[in-house]
Amino acid sequence: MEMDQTDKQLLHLLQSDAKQTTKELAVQLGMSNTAVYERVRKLEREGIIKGYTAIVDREKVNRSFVVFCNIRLTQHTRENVREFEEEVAGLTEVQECYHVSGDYDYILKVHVANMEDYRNFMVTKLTDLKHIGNTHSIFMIGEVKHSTVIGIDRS
Amino acid sequence: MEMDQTDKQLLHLLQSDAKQTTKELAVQLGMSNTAVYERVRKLEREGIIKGYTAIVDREKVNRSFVVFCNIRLTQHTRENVREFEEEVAGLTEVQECYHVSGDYDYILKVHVANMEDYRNFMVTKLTDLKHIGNTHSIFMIGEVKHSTVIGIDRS
DNA sequence: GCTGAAAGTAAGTTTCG
DNA sequence: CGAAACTTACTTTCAGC
Repeated sequence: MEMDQTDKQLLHLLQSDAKQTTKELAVQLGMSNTAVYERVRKLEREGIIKGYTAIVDREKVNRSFVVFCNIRLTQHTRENVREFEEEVAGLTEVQECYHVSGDYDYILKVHVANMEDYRNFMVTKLTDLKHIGNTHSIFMIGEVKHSTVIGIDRS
Repeated sequence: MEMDQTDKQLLHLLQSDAKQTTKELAVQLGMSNTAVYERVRKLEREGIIKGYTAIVDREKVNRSFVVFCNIRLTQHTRENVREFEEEVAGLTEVQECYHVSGDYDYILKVHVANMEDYRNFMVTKLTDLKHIGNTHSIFMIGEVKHSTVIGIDRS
């Protein structure tokens, strides 16, 4: 799809605050209500906007203990990979999971309340997964930046 | 703040789809319109819900090349840390930045279009930052899970 | 693809049980 | 906490450019 500068601005605005009304967006973009409305619809229809979500304060819901858990599999057969990925996706503590290059195969971003819960997660859930070889945990000391906005200048 | 089971369910629903009407939420929770309305307001007022955002498809806006960039600082004086964190927060390619334990001081999650853009980012932006010692890039091969929902069972 | 106006619908407030 | 009536505001459609 062809996205012009207005679409990019619109995406930026909606990523910053999705609860803005069409009218508010229209003022900021210097267009009419309807024009903006149709552009938003198009972005949704084409799947460029995949959905809308509420941003929850991790501290306030007691999930501020964040760990990057690096995992190596024992063997990389197609079946092992499939099984591992399926199981890991089902764990609620695992916020994100990426297949990566380098020393380890996967990086998991795990959100729990505290070290005790992380220990429980490791002992009762992670080690239950099949095909797990080595793991290496990196603990988050502080969050410097976590943007909900993907920069979309130059296409 | 005291959050009961209903609040947690409500947060889950709003994280899954923030565009649901109060009425739709009320049906799913088995309560009245007003009750849900006031709970949402309370969650917003208390900052448990920090805001609402549109979820943009990275592939479709040409930002599917994701790299975890590990960074070590040369010296960890208070001033160096402050300067580094301030500068890195200003880079649009840096989606997330965490201060972490382990071999490296920081993990950056960088979103660009392709390897060429990543090279440009490294050469023209990252190495311009002060106090940077060593860096180590881990490339994302595949995204297994990226949840917008923080699991909030047991408080 | 844009504008402006009109019709339809939902949000938000208030009052009462 | 829930129901109903009410006010306001936004969404969605349409004719016309």
